[in-house]
Amino acid sequence: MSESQASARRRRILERARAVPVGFVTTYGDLWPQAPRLAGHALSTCEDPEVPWQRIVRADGSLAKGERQRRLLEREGVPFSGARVCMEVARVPAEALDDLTRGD
DNA sequence: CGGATGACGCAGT
DNA sequence: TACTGCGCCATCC
Repeated sequence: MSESQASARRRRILERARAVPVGFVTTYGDLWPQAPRLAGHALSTCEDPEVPWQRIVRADGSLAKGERQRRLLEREGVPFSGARVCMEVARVPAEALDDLTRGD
């Protein structure tokens, strides 16, 4: 590996994150199934404004960044069910992200 | 180089 | 539903 694989994975994670449409969300696990924590770390260190970090939520729909994140999502029209995102409606599955990043 | 920590996920209780 | 333990991988001490 000429360049660290870590940054390669990181880039792919962020690329998938960018594929999530306005009004929808996806999960850390969908971004990178083998290491959800890696997805979280990638986002936490990412400063790229093109990456919609607020659209990445936990698998159960709870938010990592609390009220700040919630406000951004509601503003995009993401449906909530109590304190969590209504995943049944707003979730973009891993396969869909796969498709979006492929055709891109 | 080993352990703790994190924007996690899941099974078990 | 909430909490716990373990697996996962990169970073920081």
